[in-house]
Amino acid sequence: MEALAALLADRTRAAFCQALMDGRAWTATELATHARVAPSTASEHLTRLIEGGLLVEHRQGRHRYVSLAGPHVAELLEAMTAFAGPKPARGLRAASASEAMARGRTCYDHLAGRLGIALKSGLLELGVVTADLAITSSGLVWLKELGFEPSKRQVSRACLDWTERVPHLAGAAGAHLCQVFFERGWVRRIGTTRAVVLTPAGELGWRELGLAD
Amino acid sequence: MEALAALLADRTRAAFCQALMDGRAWTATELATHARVAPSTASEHLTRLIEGGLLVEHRQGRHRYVSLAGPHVAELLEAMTAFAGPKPARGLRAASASEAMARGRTCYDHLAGRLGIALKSGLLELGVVTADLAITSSGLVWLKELGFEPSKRQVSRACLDWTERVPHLAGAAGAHLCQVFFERGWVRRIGTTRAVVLTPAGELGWRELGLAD
DNA sequence: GGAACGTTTCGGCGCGGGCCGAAGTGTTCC
DNA sequence: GGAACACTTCGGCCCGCGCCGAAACGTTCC
Repeated sequence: MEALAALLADRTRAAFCQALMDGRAWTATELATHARVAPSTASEHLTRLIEGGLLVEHRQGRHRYVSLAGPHVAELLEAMTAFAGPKPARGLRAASASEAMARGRTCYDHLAGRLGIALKSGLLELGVVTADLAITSSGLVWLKELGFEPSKRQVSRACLDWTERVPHLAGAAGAHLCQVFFERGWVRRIGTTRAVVLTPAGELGWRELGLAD
Repeated sequence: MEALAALLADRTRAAFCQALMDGRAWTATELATHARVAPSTASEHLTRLIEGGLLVEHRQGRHRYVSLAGPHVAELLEAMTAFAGPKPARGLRAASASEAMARGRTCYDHLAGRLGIALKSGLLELGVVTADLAITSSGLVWLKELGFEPSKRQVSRACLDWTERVPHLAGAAGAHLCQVFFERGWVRRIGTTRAVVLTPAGELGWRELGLAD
Protein backbone atom coordinates (compact mmCIF):
# COMPACT_ATOMS: atom_id res chain seq x y z
CA MET A 1 0.00 0.00 0.00
CA GLU A 2 2.89 2.26 0.83
CA ALA A 3 4.31 1.80 -2.68
CA LEU A 4 0.96 2.73 -4.18
CA ALA A 5 0.78 5.86 -2.03
CA ALA A 6 4.33 6.78 -3.01
CA LEU A 7 3.30 6.73 -6.65
CA LEU A 8 0.52 9.22 -5.99
CA ALA A 9 2.48 11.33 -3.52
CA ASP A 10 4.28 13.24 -6.24
CA ARG A 11 2.91 16.50 -7.58
CA THR A 12 3.56 15.64 -11.21
CA ARG A 13 2.30 12.07 -11.10
CA ALA A 14 -0.83 13.21 -9.26
CA ALA A 15 -1.44 15.80 -11.99
CA PHE A 16 -1.11 13.07 -14.62
CA CYS A 17 -3.68 10.90 -12.89
CA GLN A 18 -6.11 13.76 -12.40
CA ALA A 19 -5.84 14.64 -16.09
CA LEU A 20 -6.48 11.03 -17.07
CA MET A 21 -9.64 10.99 -14.96
CA ASP A 22 -11.45 12.26 -18.05
CA GLY A 23 -11.27 8.66 -19.27
CA ARG A 24 -9.39 9.47 -22.46
CA ALA A 25 -5.90 8.39 -23.56
CA TRP A 26 -3.22 11.10 -23.51
CA THR A 27 0.20 11.11 -25.15
CA ALA A 28 3.33 11.53 -23.06
CA THR A 29 4.00 15.00 -24.46
CA GLU A 30 0.47 16.20 -23.76
CA LEU A 31 0.83 15.18 -20.16
CA ALA A 32 4.29 16.73 -19.89
CA THR A 33 2.98 20.05 -21.20
CA HIS A 34 -0.06 19.84 -18.94
CA ALA A 35 2.07 19.30 -15.83
CA ARG A 36 4.80 21.71 -17.00
CA VAL A 37 7.73 19.30 -16.80
CA ALA A 38 10.33 18.21 -19.35
CA PRO A 39 9.41 15.27 -21.63
CA SER A 40 12.20 13.23 -20.09
CA THR A 41 10.72 13.69 -16.64
CA ALA A 42 7.26 12.74 -17.83
CA SER A 43 8.61 9.62 -19.49
CA GLU A 44 10.10 8.33 -16.26
CA HIS A 45 6.94 9.07 -14.31
CA LEU A 46 4.77 7.25 -16.83
CA THR A 47 6.97 4.18 -16.69
CA ARG A 48 6.60 4.05 -12.93
CA LEU A 49 2.83 4.57 -13.02
CA ILE A 50 2.47 1.77 -15.56
CA GLU A 51 4.68 -0.58 -13.56
CA GLY A 52 2.53 0.21 -10.54
CA GLY A 53 -0.57 -0.90 -12.41
CA LEU A 54 -2.25 2.49 -12.34
CA LEU A 55 -1.94 3.21 -16.05
CA VAL A 56 -1.84 1.16 -19.22
CA GLU A 57 -0.02 2.15 -22.38
CA HIS A 58 -0.91 1.78 -26.00
CA ARG A 59 1.98 2.44 -28.34
CA GLN A 60 1.15 3.67 -31.78
CA GLY A 61 3.97 4.74 -34.07
CA ARG A 62 6.08 7.32 -32.34
CA HIS A 63 3.35 8.09 -29.81
CA ARG A 64 2.89 6.58 -26.38
CA TYR A 65 -0.72 6.79 -25.37
CA VAL A 66 -1.55 6.17 -21.72
CA SER A 67 -4.85 5.89 -19.89
CA LEU A 68 -6.12 4.75 -16.51
CA ALA A 69 -5.88 0.98 -16.10
CA GLY A 70 -9.63 0.67 -15.49
CA PRO A 71 -12.65 1.72 -13.45
CA HIS A 72 -11.05 0.39 -10.27
CA VAL A 73 -8.25 2.92 -10.59
CA ALA A 74 -10.70 5.73 -11.24
CA GLU A 75 -12.72 4.72 -8.19
CA LEU A 76 -9.63 4.71 -6.03
CA LEU A 77 -8.48 8.11 -7.24
CA GLU A 78 -11.94 9.60 -6.79
CA ALA A 79 -12.16 8.21 -3.25
CA MET A 80 -8.82 9.77 -2.37
CA THR A 81 -9.71 13.10 -3.97
CA ALA A 82 -13.03 13.16 -2.12
CA PHE A 83 -11.27 12.45 1.15
CA ALA A 84 -8.87 15.34 0.67
CA GLY A 85 -11.80 17.62 -0.10
CA PRO A 86 -12.15 20.47 -2.58
CA LYS A 87 -9.42 23.06 -2.35
CA PRO A 88 -10.33 26.73 -2.97
CA ALA A 89 -9.52 27.81 -6.53
CA ARG A 90 -6.84 30.46 -7.10
CA GLY A 91 -7.56 33.19 -9.65
CA LEU A 92 -10.51 34.02 -11.89
CA ARG A 93 -9.64 31.56 -14.65
CA ALA A 94 -9.25 28.70 -12.19
CA ALA A 95 -12.42 29.72 -10.36
CA SER A 96 -14.62 29.66 -13.48
CA ALA A 97 -13.07 26.36 -14.56
CA SER A 98 -13.76 24.81 -11.18
CA GLU A 99 -17.30 26.21 -11.20
CA ALA A 100 -17.88 24.47 -14.53
CA MET A 101 -16.52 21.24 -13.00
CA ALA A 102 -18.77 21.61 -9.98
CA ARG A 103 -21.79 22.12 -12.23
CA GLY A 104 -21.21 18.91 -14.14
CA ARG A 105 -18.33 16.69 -15.19
CA THR A 106 -17.41 13.14 -16.05
CA CYS A 107 -15.75 11.04 -13.39
CA TYR A 108 -13.86 8.62 -15.66
CA ASP A 109 -16.94 6.96 -17.20
CA HIS A 110 -19.95 8.38 -15.36
CA LEU A 111 -21.49 11.74 -14.46
CA ALA A 112 -20.51 13.74 -11.38
CA GLY A 113 -20.95 17.22 -9.92
CA ARG A 114 -24.37 18.83 -9.53
CA LEU A 115 -25.44 17.12 -12.76
CA GLY A 116 -24.52 13.75 -11.28
CA ILE A 117 -26.44 14.53 -8.10
CA ALA A 118 -29.48 15.61 -10.13
CA LEU A 119 -29.34 12.31 -11.98
CA LYS A 120 -29.19 10.43 -8.71
CA SER A 121 -32.19 12.34 -7.34
CA GLY A 122 -34.17 11.59 -10.47
CA LEU A 123 -33.31 7.89 -10.33
CA LEU A 124 -34.27 7.82 -6.66
CA GLU A 125 -37.70 9.37 -7.38
CA LEU A 126 -38.24 6.91 -10.21
CA GLY A 127 -37.45 4.05 -7.85
CA VAL A 128 -34.54 2.89 -10.00
CA VAL A 129 -32.13 3.09 -7.07
CA THR A 130 -32.50 3.18 -3.30
CA ALA A 131 -31.21 6.01 -1.12
CA ASP A 132 -28.03 3.93 -0.74
CA LEU A 133 -27.64 3.84 -4.53
CA ALA A 134 -28.44 0.13 -4.80
CA ILE A 135 -30.33 -0.86 -7.98
CA THR A 136 -33.91 -2.04 -7.37
CA SER A 137 -35.39 -4.92 -9.36
CA SER A 138 -37.71 -2.54 -11.21
CA GLY A 139 -34.73 -0.30 -11.76
CA LEU A 140 -32.89 -3.11 -13.50
CA VAL A 141 -35.82 -3.48 -15.91
CA TRP A 142 -35.77 0.28 -16.51
CA LEU A 143 -32.06 0.15 -17.29
CA LYS A 144 -32.45 -2.78 -19.69
CA GLU A 145 -35.00 -0.76 -21.66
CA LEU A 146 -32.20 1.74 -22.17
CA GLY A 147 -29.97 -0.99 -23.57
CA PHE A 148 -28.15 -1.93 -20.39
CA GLU A 149 -26.70 -5.42 -20.24
CA PRO A 150 -25.39 -6.80 -16.94
CA SER A 151 -21.76 -7.91 -17.00
CA LYS A 152 -19.23 -9.10 -14.46
CA ARG A 153 -18.78 -5.53 -13.32
CA GLN A 154 -20.68 -4.38 -10.25
CA VAL A 155 -23.92 -2.80 -11.48
CA SER A 156 -24.11 0.04 -9.04
CA ARG A 157 -21.60 1.71 -6.80
CA ALA A 158 -21.64 4.79 -4.61
CA CYS A 159 -18.89 7.24 -5.53
CA LEU A 160 -18.34 10.16 -3.17
CA ASP A 161 -18.58 13.40 -5.14
CA TRP A 162 -15.63 15.63 -4.23
CA THR A 163 -17.44 18.88 -4.99
CA GLU A 164 -20.88 18.04 -3.60
CA ARG A 165 -19.68 15.85 -0.70
CA VAL A 166 -22.55 13.44 -1.42
CA PRO A 167 -22.41 10.07 -3.17
CA HIS A 168 -23.39 9.79 -6.83
CA LEU A 169 -24.00 6.80 -9.07
CA ALA A 170 -20.97 4.92 -10.41
CA GLY A 171 -20.40 1.34 -11.54
CA ALA A 172 -21.72 -0.30 -14.72
CA ALA A 173 -25.10 1.45 -14.49
CA GLY A 174 -23.56 4.89 -14.09
CA ALA A 175 -21.21 4.23 -17.00
CA HIS A 176 -24.03 3.01 -19.23
CA LEU A 177 -26.28 5.99 -18.56
CA CYS A 178 -23.40 8.38 -19.22
CA GLN A 179 -22.66 6.64 -22.51
CA VAL A 180 -26.31 6.77 -23.59
CA PHE A 181 -26.51 10.47 -22.75
CA PHE A 182 -23.46 11.23 -24.88
CA GLU A 183 -24.74 9.11 -27.79
CA ARG A 184 -28.07 10.92 -27.76
CA GLY A 185 -26.41 14.33 -27.54
CA TRP A 186 -28.01 14.99 -24.17
CA VAL A 187 -24.73 16.00 -22.56
CA ARG A 188 -21.76 17.69 -24.19
CA ARG A 189 -18.18 18.34 -23.11
CA ILE A 190 -17.10 21.97 -22.64
CA GLY A 191 -14.01 22.27 -24.83
CA THR A 192 -11.59 19.47 -24.09
CA THR A 193 -12.07 19.45 -20.34
CA ARG A 194 -13.87 17.03 -18.05
CA ALA A 195 -16.66 19.57 -17.54
CA VAL A 196 -19.99 18.76 -19.25
CA VAL A 197 -23.38 20.47 -19.66
CA LEU A 198 -26.90 19.20 -20.20
CA THR A 199 -27.99 20.31 -23.68
CA PRO A 200 -31.54 21.56 -24.46
CA ALA A 201 -32.19 18.16 -26.04
CA GLY A 202 -30.93 16.63 -22.82
CA GLU A 203 -33.36 18.63 -20.71
CA LEU A 204 -36.17 17.42 -22.92
CA GLY A 205 -34.95 13.84 -22.84
CA TRP A 206 -34.55 13.82 -19.07
CA ARG A 207 -38.08 15.19 -18.73
CA GLU A 208 -39.44 12.42 -20.95
CA LEU A 209 -37.67 9.78 -18.90
CA GLY A 210 -39.04 11.36 -15.75
CA LEU A 211 -35.59 12.37 -14.55
CA ALA A 212 -36.05 16.17 -14.45
CA ASP A 213 -37.23 17.86 -11.30
CA MET B 1 -4.98 14.19 -2.97
CA GLU B 2 -1.24 14.33 -3.34
CA ALA B 3 -0.90 15.43 0.29
CA LEU B 4 -3.01 12.50 1.42
CA ALA B 5 -0.87 10.11 -0.60
CA ALA B 6 2.29 11.63 0.85
CA LEU B 7 1.03 10.84 4.35
CA LEU B 8 0.60 7.18 3.44
CA ALA B 9 3.75 6.94 1.33
CA ASP B 10 5.99 6.49 4.34
CA ARG B 11 6.89 3.04 5.63
CA THR B 12 6.38 3.94 9.27
CA ARG B 13 3.14 5.87 8.86
CA ALA B 14 1.73 3.08 6.69
CA ALA B 15 2.59 0.57 9.42
CA PHE B 16 0.76 2.74 11.97
CA CYS B 17 -2.36 2.85 9.83
CA GLN B 18 -2.30 -0.88 9.15
CA ALA B 19 -2.00 -1.56 12.87
CA LEU B 20 -4.91 0.75 13.62
CA MET B 21 -7.07 -1.15 11.12
CA ASP B 22 -8.02 -3.42 14.01
CA GLY B 23 -10.35 -0.62 15.11
CA ARG B 24 -8.77 -0.20 18.54
CA ALA B 25 -6.95 2.80 20.03
CA TRP B 26 -3.17 2.45 20.41
CA THR B 27 -0.76 4.55 22.45
CA ALA B 28 2.12 6.35 20.81
CA THR B 29 4.68 4.05 22.43
CA GLU B 30 2.87 0.90 21.34
CA LEU B 31 2.92 2.11 17.76
CA ALA B 32 6.57 3.15 18.01
CA THR B 33 7.54 -0.31 19.27
CA HIS B 34 5.39 -1.99 16.64
CA ALA B 35 7.02 -0.04 13.81
CA ARG B 36 10.50 -0.20 15.39
CA VAL B 37 11.19 3.53 15.48
CA ALA B 38 12.15 5.91 18.29
CA PRO B 39 9.29 7.44 20.31
CA SER B 40 10.27 10.88 19.07
CA THR B 41 9.89 9.75 15.48
CA ALA B 42 6.50 8.20 16.20
CA SER B 43 5.31 11.36 17.87
CA GLU B 44 6.00 13.47 14.81
CA HIS B 45 4.33 10.98 12.50
CA LEU B 46 1.23 10.85 14.65
CA THR B 47 0.93 14.62 14.66
CA ARG B 48 1.04 14.68 10.89
CA LEU B 49 -1.50 11.86 10.52
CA ILE B 50 -3.88 13.65 12.87
CA GLU B 51 -3.46 16.98 11.08
CA GLY B 52 -4.21 15.15 7.84
CA GLY B 53 -7.51 13.92 9.26
CA LEU B 54 -6.61 10.24 9.10
CA LEU B 55 -6.37 9.70 12.86
CA VAL B 56 -7.98 11.18 15.94
CA GLU B 57 -6.35 11.40 19.35
CA HIS B 58 -7.70 10.93 22.82
CA ARG B 59 -5.37 12.15 25.55
CA GLN B 60 -5.62 10.50 28.89
CA GLY B 61 -3.07 11.37 31.56
CA ARG B 62 0.38 10.80 30.19
CA HIS B 63 -0.88 8.61 27.37
CA ARG B 64 -1.78 9.65 23.87
CA TYR B 65 -4.28 7.25 22.41
CA VAL B 66 -4.86 7.38 18.66
CA SER B 67 -7.31 5.59 16.42
CA LEU B 68 -8.58 5.83 12.86
CA ALA B 69 -10.77 8.90 12.33
CA GLY B 70 -13.73 6.76 11.25
CA PRO B 71 -15.10 4.13 8.87
CA HIS B 72 -14.36 6.33 5.87
CA VAL B 73 -10.65 6.17 6.65
CA ALA B 74 -10.79 2.41 7.10
CA GLU B 75 -12.59 2.04 3.77
CA LEU B 76 -9.98 4.13 2.01
CA LEU B 77 -7.08 2.19 3.52
CA GLU B 78 -8.69 -1.14 2.68
CA ALA B 79 -9.31 -0.03 -0.89
CA MET B 80 -5.68 0.94 -1.28
CA THR B 81 -4.42 -2.27 0.34
CA ALA B 82 -6.66 -4.35 -1.90
CA PHE B 83 -5.38 -2.52 -4.95
CA ALA B 84 -1.77 -3.23 -4.06
CA GLY B 85 -2.63 -6.89 -3.58
CA PRO B 86 -1.37 -9.42 -1.03
CA LYS B 87 2.39 -9.63 -0.83
CA PRO B 88 4.01 -13.03 -0.21
CA ALA B 89 4.90 -13.53 3.45
CA ARG B 90 8.56 -13.91 4.46
CA GLY B 91 9.43 -16.55 7.02
CA LEU B 92 7.45 -19.17 8.90
CA ARG B 93 6.20 -16.89 11.64
CA ALA B 94 4.98 -14.32 9.15
CA ALA B 95 3.44 -17.03 6.98
CA SER B 96 1.35 -18.55 9.77
CA ALA B 97 0.28 -15.10 10.90
CA SER B 98 -0.81 -14.16 7.41
CA GLU B 99 -2.59 -17.50 7.04
CA ALA B 100 -4.56 -16.70 10.18
CA MET B 101 -5.42 -13.29 8.74
CA ALA B 102 -6.53 -14.86 5.46
CA ARG B 103 -8.76 -17.29 7.34
CA GLY B 104 -10.63 -14.55 9.17
CA ARG B 105 -9.99 -11.05 10.48
CA THR B 106 -11.68 -7.79 11.30
CA CYS B 107 -11.45 -4.99 8.78
CA TYR B 108 -11.86 -2.04 11.17
CA ASP B 109 -15.43 -2.81 12.26
CA HIS B 110 -16.58 -5.73 10.11
CA LEU B 111 -15.47 -9.25 9.16
CA ALA B 112 -13.07 -10.01 6.32
CA GLY B 113 -10.99 -12.88 4.96
CA ARG B 114 -12.51 -16.29 4.18
CA LEU B 115 -14.80 -15.83 7.20
CA GLY B 116 -16.09 -12.57 5.72
CA ILE B 117 -16.65 -14.24 2.36
CA ALA B 118 -18.50 -17.13 4.04
CA LEU B 119 -20.75 -14.59 5.76
CA LYS B 120 -21.44 -12.89 2.46
CA SER B 121 -22.32 -16.22 0.82
CA GLY B 122 -24.69 -17.07 3.65
CA LEU B 123 -26.39 -13.69 3.46
CA LEU B 124 -26.72 -14.06 -0.30
CA GLU B 125 -28.41 -17.48 0.04
CA LEU B 126 -30.74 -16.09 2.68
CA GLY B 127 -31.70 -13.27 0.33
CA VAL B 128 -30.49 -10.63 2.77
CA VAL B 129 -28.18 -9.09 0.19
CA THR B 130 -27.97 -9.21 -3.60
CA ALA B 131 -24.90 -10.46 -5.48
CA ASP B 132 -23.79 -6.82 -5.56
CA LEU B 133 -24.00 -6.66 -1.75
CA ALA B 134 -27.02 -4.35 -1.74
CA ILE B 135 -29.48 -4.95 1.13
CA THR B 136 -32.86 -6.31 0.04
CA SER B 137 -36.09 -5.17 1.70
CA SER B 138 -36.55 -8.56 3.34
CA GLY B 139 -32.90 -8.40 4.36
CA LEU B 140 -33.53 -5.16 6.21
CA VAL B 141 -36.28 -6.87 8.22
CA TRP B 142 -33.89 -9.75 8.97
CA LEU B 143 -31.27 -7.30 10.20
CA LYS B 144 -33.73 -5.43 12.40
CA GLU B 145 -34.61 -8.68 14.12
CA LEU B 146 -30.93 -8.84 15.09
CA GLY B 147 -31.17 -5.38 16.63
CA PHE B 148 -30.01 -3.35 13.66
CA GLU B 149 -31.16 0.25 13.55
CA PRO B 150 -30.63 2.31 10.39
CA SER B 151 -28.60 5.50 10.86
CA LYS B 152 -27.14 8.16 8.61
CA ARG B 153 -24.36 5.77 7.68
CA GLN B 154 -24.69 3.83 4.45
CA VAL B 155 -26.29 0.48 5.32
CA SER B 156 -24.32 -1.70 2.99
CA ARG B 157 -21.08 -1.26 1.14
CA ALA B 158 -18.86 -3.53 -0.90
CA CYS B 159 -15.32 -3.68 0.46
CA LEU B 160 -12.73 -5.46 -1.68
CA ASP B 161 -11.08 -8.19 0.37
CA TRP B 162 -7.31 -7.96 -0.07
CA THR B 163 -6.67 -11.65 0.58
CA GLU B 164 -9.65 -13.16 -1.26
CA ARG B 165 -9.81 -10.55 -4.06
CA VAL B 166 -13.61 -10.60 -3.82
CA PRO B 167 -15.88 -8.00 -2.21
CA HIS B 168 -17.24 -8.60 1.28
CA LEU B 169 -19.91 -6.80 3.30
CA ALA B 170 -18.98 -3.49 4.94
CA GLY B 171 -20.99 -0.45 5.99
CA ALA B 172 -23.42 -0.19 8.90
CA ALA B 173 -24.84 -3.68 8.32
CA GLY B 174 -21.41 -5.30 8.27
CA ALA B 175 -20.40 -3.47 11.43
CA HIS B 176 -23.59 -4.44 13.24
CA LEU B 177 -23.29 -8.12 12.41
CA CYS B 178 -19.66 -8.15 13.53
CA GLN B 179 -20.61 -6.51 16.82
CA VAL B 180 -23.42 -8.99 17.43
CA PHE B 181 -21.11 -11.93 16.71
CA PHE B 182 -18.56 -10.66 19.24
CA GLU B 183 -21.24 -10.00 21.87
CA ARG B 184 -22.58 -13.51 21.50
CA GLY B 185 -19.11 -15.06 21.61
CA TRP B 186 -19.50 -16.42 18.11
CA VAL B 187 -16.18 -14.99 16.96
CA ARG B 188 -13.03 -14.47 19.02
CA ARG B 189 -9.77 -12.62 18.42
CA ILE B 190 -6.58 -14.68 18.23
CA GLY B 191 -4.32 -13.02 20.78
CA THR B 192 -4.19 -9.30 20.25
CA THR B 193 -4.13 -9.41 16.48
CA ARG B 194 -6.74 -8.61 13.87
CA ALA B 195 -7.17 -12.31 13.14
CA VAL B 196 -10.40 -13.92 14.38
CA VAL B 197 -11.93 -17.41 14.42
CA LEU B 198 -15.48 -18.73 14.47
CA THR B 199 -16.01 -20.46 17.85
CA PRO B 200 -17.99 -23.73 18.21
CA ALA B 201 -20.85 -21.61 19.57
CA GLY B 202 -20.50 -19.49 16.48
CA GLU B 203 -20.79 -22.45 14.14
CA LEU B 204 -23.96 -23.44 15.94
CA GLY B 205 -25.32 -19.90 15.87
CA TRP B 206 -24.57 -19.45 12.20
CA ARG B 207 -26.33 -22.73 11.44
CA GLU B 208 -29.41 -21.63 13.38
CA LEU B 209 -29.50 -18.35 11.48
CA GLY B 210 -29.14 -20.28 8.24
CA LEU B 211 -25.74 -18.78 7.52
CA ALA B 212 -23.64 -21.96 7.50
CA ASP B 213 -23.07 -23.88 4.27
C1' DG C 1 9.65 15.72 47.00
C1' DG C 2 11.69 12.45 43.99
C1' DA C 3 11.91 8.74 40.68
C1' DA C 4 10.02 6.53 36.72
C1' DC C 5 7.67 6.96 32.65
C1' DG C 6 5.18 8.68 28.32
C1' DT C 7 5.58 12.18 25.25
C1' DT C 8 7.45 16.31 22.71
C1' DT C 9 10.85 19.58 20.66
C1' DC C 10 15.06 20.48 18.44
C1' DG C 11 19.48 19.95 15.95
C1' DG C 12 21.95 17.50 12.78
C1' DC C 13 22.88 13.64 9.68
C1' DG C 14 22.19 11.13 5.38
C1' DC C 15 19.57 9.13 1.71
C1' DG C 16 16.07 8.95 -1.71
C1' DG C 17 14.18 10.84 -5.51
C1' DG C 18 12.44 14.65 -8.61
C1' DC C 19 14.28 17.78 -11.91
C1' DC C 20 16.74 19.13 -16.07
C1' DG C 21 19.69 19.04 -20.28
C1' DA C 22 22.31 16.42 -23.50
C1' DA C 23 22.69 12.65 -26.23
C1' DG C 24 20.66 8.53 -28.37
C1' DT C 25 16.79 5.53 -30.53
C1' DG C 26 12.90 4.81 -33.33
C1' DT C 27 9.13 6.77 -36.45
C1' DT C 28 7.09 9.77 -39.87
C1' DC C 29 7.12 12.70 -43.71
C1' DC C 30 9.14 14.86 -47.78
C1' DG D 1 18.50 10.03 -47.57
C1' DG D 2 17.59 13.73 -44.50
C1' DA D 3 14.90 16.57 -41.40
C1' DA D 4 11.51 16.87 -37.89
C1' DC D 5 9.46 14.79 -34.14
C1' DA D 6 8.12 11.68 -29.98
C1' DC D 7 10.19 9.45 -26.72
C1' DT D 8 14.06 7.37 -23.68
C1' DT D 9 18.41 6.99 -21.08
C1' DC D 10 21.95 8.88 -18.39
C1' DG D 11 24.58 11.98 -15.39
C1' DG D 12 24.50 15.38 -12.10
C1' DC D 13 22.33 18.72 -9.04
C1' DC D 14 19.77 19.66 -4.95
C1' DC D 15 15.88 19.79 -1.91
C1' DG D 16 12.79 17.39 1.22
C1' DC D 17 12.24 14.55 4.81
C1' DG D 18 12.76 10.43 7.83
C1' DC D 19 15.76 9.10 11.37
C1' DC D 20 17.98 9.43 15.92
C1' DG D 21 19.66 11.16 20.47
C1' DA D 22 19.62 14.67 23.89
C1' DA D 23 17.05 17.48 26.57
C1' DA D 24 12.71 19.28 28.31
C1' DC D 25 7.88 18.85 29.88
C1' DG D 26 3.95 16.74 32.16
C1' DT D 27 1.86 12.84 34.70
C1' DT D 28 1.83 9.09 37.92
C1' DC D 29 3.19 6.65 41.83
C1' DC D 30 5.61 6.04 46.18
